[in-house]
Amino acid sequence: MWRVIAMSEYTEIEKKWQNRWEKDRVFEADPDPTKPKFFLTVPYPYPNGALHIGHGRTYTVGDVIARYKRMQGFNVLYPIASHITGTPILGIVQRVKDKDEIALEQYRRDLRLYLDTEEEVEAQLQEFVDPWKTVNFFADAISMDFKALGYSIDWRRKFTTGDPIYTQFITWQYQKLNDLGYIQRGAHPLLFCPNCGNPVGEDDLLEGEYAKIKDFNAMKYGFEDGYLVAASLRPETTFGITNMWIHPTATYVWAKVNGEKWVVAEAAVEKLKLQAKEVEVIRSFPGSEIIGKRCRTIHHDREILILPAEFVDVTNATGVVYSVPGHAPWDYIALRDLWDSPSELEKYGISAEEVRNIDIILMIEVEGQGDFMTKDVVERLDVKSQKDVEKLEEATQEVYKVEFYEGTMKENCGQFAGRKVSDVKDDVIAWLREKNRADVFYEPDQRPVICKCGTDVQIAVLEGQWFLDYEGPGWKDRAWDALNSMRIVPELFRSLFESTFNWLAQRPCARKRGIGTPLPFDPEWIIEALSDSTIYMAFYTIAHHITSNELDPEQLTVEFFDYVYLGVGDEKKVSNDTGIDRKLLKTMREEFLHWYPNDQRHTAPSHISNHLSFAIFHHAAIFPKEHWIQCISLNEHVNLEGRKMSKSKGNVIPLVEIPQRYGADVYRTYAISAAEPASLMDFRERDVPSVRNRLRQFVDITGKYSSYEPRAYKGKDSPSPITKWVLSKVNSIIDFATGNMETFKLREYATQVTSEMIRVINQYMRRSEVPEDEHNHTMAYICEKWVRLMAPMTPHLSEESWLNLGGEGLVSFAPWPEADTDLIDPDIEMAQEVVSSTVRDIREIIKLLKDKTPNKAHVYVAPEWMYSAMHMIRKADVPLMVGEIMKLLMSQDEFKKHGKQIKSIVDRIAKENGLWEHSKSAEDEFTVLKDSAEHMSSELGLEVVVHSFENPDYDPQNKARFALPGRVSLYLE
RNA sequence: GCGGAGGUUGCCAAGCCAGGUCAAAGGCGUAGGGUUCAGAUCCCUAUCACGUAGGUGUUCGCGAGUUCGAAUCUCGCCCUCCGCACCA
Repeated sequence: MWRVIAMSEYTEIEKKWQNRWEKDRVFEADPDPTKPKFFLTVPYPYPNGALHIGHGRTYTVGDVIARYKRMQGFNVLYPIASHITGTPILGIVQRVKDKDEIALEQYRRDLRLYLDTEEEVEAQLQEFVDPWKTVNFFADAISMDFKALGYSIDWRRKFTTGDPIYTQFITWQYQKLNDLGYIQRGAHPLLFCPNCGNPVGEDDLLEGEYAKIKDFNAMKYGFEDGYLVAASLRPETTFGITNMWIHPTATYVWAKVNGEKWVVAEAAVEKLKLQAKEVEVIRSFPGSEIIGKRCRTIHHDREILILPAEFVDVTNATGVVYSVPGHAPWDYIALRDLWDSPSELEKYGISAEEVRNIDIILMIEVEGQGDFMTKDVVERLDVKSQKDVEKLEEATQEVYKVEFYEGTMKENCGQFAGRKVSDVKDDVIAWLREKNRADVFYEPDQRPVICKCGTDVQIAVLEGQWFLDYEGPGWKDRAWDALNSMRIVPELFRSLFESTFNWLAQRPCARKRGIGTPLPFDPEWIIEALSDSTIYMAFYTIAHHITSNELDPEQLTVEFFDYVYLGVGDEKKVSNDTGIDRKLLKTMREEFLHWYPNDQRHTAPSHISNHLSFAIFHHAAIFPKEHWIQCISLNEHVNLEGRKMSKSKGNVIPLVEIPQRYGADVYRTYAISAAEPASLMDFRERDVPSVRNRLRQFVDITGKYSSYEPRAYKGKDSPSPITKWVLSKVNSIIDFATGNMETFKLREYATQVTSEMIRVINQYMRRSEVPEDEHNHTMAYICEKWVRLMAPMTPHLSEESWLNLGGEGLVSFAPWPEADTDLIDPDIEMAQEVVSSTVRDIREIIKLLKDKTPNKAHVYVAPEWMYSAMHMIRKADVPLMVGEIMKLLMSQDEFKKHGKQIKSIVDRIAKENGLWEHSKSAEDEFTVLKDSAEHMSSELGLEVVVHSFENPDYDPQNKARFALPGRVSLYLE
């Protein structure tokens, strides 16, 4: 006898199977020549705190794939490790040492999830002054979480990126990259705190945490015996220059910059120094001193006036602005202000006449805009003066957007005339550089940016920075080759890879602090966290051999990895040189060859622009083509109750709580069924019970029929129509669910095997006309398939049900069900559709009849010739227009005699805008309805009589003539 | 700014690529009925509006267009979300 399993028992079932899997080491995957292999990876977690349900989504999807592939007969390797490179772990250590109360409280919250008493929490917290104890604690915690969620991981292969053996591996990798010439050294700009003397990352900032670096063009205009250096984001507008702007009361300097004499704002001096310029201040002076003097344009070396402007911000870039009144609202307004109040000019010894004579130069034209767009916009927005900051910003944005994207350089732009502004910008910069008239000046793209120490953050150019040159010889081509031959699911993410590949250039790969591997050729630098995690999937293939044989890190030489990963070198010599047993070496080489390539890498799309692209590049650089990653699959992040999860806001559900709060299988089902991988999932606690209910029904139903022999009634068993129907449906579901798995439509898979399956089963179970034996054996047949369909998603409950059903071995390794196509019959499925639509129609009429309650429903099936007519239209593929269809049908004698009714069918088709589904023949439709009459009667609570059109023995209101294929006519009395 | 995704009936969310069978799947919520000692679960039914015969009307961000026909294709506009390099 079956029984309802109480919720508390779920936890026990889950524990029981987890223990069994672990005890029997069933997911420890070793090379097996009898099976095809499948090597699946997900990124290793970062153990600096407890993981939450969001992380769980990715690992769960990975596990579902792993389990599905296993049932498909693959030898599946699904490993995991811990990533500890970089600064976050050290950050914890530092904050614990500093007794930072806010941070401590957050760590306590995480610790309480795993420890029972406050004493234990405090004791553990004190241990966190040691980075390794921190790492080990959370790495173990995460392992326990993963086990409690039923992940089918091979734990023997775990490691951390701080392990000496891993460090040896990364050393080898960077040696290889260096040999290839892909590592370079040079200057690179980054956010920098002058007070701390360090580069600053997001975590180090008090304000402006999303600031990026913006490059201004420092443009050198000839002035006296040096240059007046103006900063601009639109260097192409230098052809429209009319004058120069200087702030009259701010302090400027003459300074020697890399050997040249420059005039810039005093405030720019320190920035230039930070940006790796040699700066020596010659003298300071107030801006007013040079106002009224002249400097020279770059493109035609003509003299232009230096004028005063209050809007100049000397704290931004060089503090010198060149004026393009034709295309810059600020400049236009400033010039207009001077025209309007020439008295301002006198104190600088400039005549009003001189300023009035400045001709505004228009050098960009935009089709569909007036000649002087800047003026139009300024007037439309009604900008009154330089003080109208907001309106001027708006005008600047608008003019820039239109001119940059739609504008063309006019004939006064020298060699750039006639080209589109958006195309020409880079060329103008190159031209200026070549003439030694432009340099870069970096600024943050927003202000303020404040370091945690309270200092204003600047941009520094650090010399001697190491980077990976993704534009190195041949590298990108190989990477494109890899991407183009790789499967990306969902495919829509491919374009993100493509744009990343396009902009990927030089990327710093080492920094001076944090945990990690020292650069082999410059050990002061530590390889940073994203750069040491690109080909580590290869490390899984041998990690367990290294640890179980207790190899010394010293033994893992470049020669060793060359042999194991690249097959380079002689086994005997490598063995002699490293002291590693020959047989072991061979085993490792073979195991690598067995598992590689990585068949599928699964993670979140936010990794595309960095980690995943790097992984593709580094594989392309180091490994031969047959060892490149085969497929990347992605799933989006998780929101909680409509909001982004954030530890500081406190709205997170930790992974560790899932098994107790919901149950592992419930969570797994939720994570698969709430959203397709490509879309953001919203975890709403309110929806959890409905998932749990579906699983309970799964357990109840499979439990109820576990003692019957599965059997598919067919042919000479003469099953009832509804049994044929349910067998067809169930096999369709198998087909569909398998297809969904293959195409990574996991939500659709989940819907099929839970909701759709339950609905079908419920419909079947309500049919009392099925003989008991037939019903029980059919249900057993369904359950036996169903348990396996569910197994990747609900492994624990499926193991339990599988055991009850008497299945062979573990369901985790049972063969994935295949659809019995002989049992799939669309006509039978369609026929049942007609039955339910008939029931729906009768219900609707009953509702409309209101007070008059009918007790008998007469159902009339359409005549056979109508079915032939419908088939004919379908086959003919004529345009669905009244005339065309009429012509087609009336050409047949068979239909001519029904002219009037043909017209009404055709009208109907026109009105419906197409054909509709119906049974194959009148005979079929009649039989099915007749067989279901009893069922319909009990559903509707009235007697149902089915008549065929050919022989309607009772039709008082002459309704039969309205019947159409698939749409019976009704008469209720 | 650059690149990408998206706006669907109370909420969540399919459909859109391959236009017609779409008043538009499924879930949640709500209402009615059944099961139940009761409650929960579970099952059935309904859930845009109107309608005493299966019908009609108005919907898929807004506005145009293509088409016999548009949630689906094209163009423009508005809005939301995500990534953007030293951050793991």
